Amino acid sequence: MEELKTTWSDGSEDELVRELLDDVSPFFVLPQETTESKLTTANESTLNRLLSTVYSGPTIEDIDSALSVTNYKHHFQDISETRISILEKGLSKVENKYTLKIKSCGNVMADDGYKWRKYGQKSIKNSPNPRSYYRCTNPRCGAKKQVERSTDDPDTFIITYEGLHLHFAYPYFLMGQPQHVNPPAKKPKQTISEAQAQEAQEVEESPASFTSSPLPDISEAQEWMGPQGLLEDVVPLMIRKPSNNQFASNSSSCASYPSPETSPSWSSEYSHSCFDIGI
DNA sequence: CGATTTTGACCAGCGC
DNA sequence: GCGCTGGTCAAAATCG
Repeated sequence: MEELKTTWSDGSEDELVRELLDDVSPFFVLPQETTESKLTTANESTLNRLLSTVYSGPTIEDIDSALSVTNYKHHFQDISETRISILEKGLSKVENKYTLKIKSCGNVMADDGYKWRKYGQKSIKNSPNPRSYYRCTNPRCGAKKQVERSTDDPDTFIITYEGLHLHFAYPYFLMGQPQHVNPPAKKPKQTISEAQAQEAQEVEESPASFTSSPLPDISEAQEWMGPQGLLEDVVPLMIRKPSNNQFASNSSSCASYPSPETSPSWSSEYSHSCFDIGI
């Protein structure tokens, strides 16, 4: 009876494709016209390519190569590179699960534009770090993910995506085509090219762009997601300590948190984040 | 007051 | 058959 919950493959693909075609999604916006224009030839080819990828199921190579793409040029390029640079290519696939290892300065947060609801947490044997279980709140998406911190390297997070929605990765499939070089119609709000002394920190400052970077019209995505939900999603990785010490400022490594007053227990207040470690 | 997290219990699969 | 482990559920707690 409960099995229908875990059947990603049956009708989910249709749903996914539908979502891919739905420019309402912050994540599956077509690379070019997101407002008035229809599909251009370029877009069609992109779409077809994407659809075929979806239907056939992305392979490790697809994702890996997608994550490696750096020729996508627009004002968010630097961010894309930043993002890519922090991916340590620890990508692996087991059945329908994709495990990604991400290295950060100990404080990685990224918003993939979707909301994740935490539904469980378990302590892992031989590991001081618990594992958090999240489920996509999008009713059209049965994706799940697990987030845990590497035992060896506390700065490395292991995120396991399950289900068809590799939220963070799909947009990169669109990057394969360097033709989508939309001139920045909007002023690049993030011209932090060299200021990124610390990549990871860069990421945490722009969690959403982390994933939406490949999207030309980020403002639209933001609009969809809400004005500032992005920064707010930058939930610092810290040990959840009740009132006592609201911010584990001890996590010195990266200390550029948005609003200290947000809440003493924000680490898991919202599951918006893509890489929030529920501890 | 509604939404979301927390957290222990429960269940199923697996190895011994 | 038993115990262990991972995954999920659901009631209670918490926050905005």
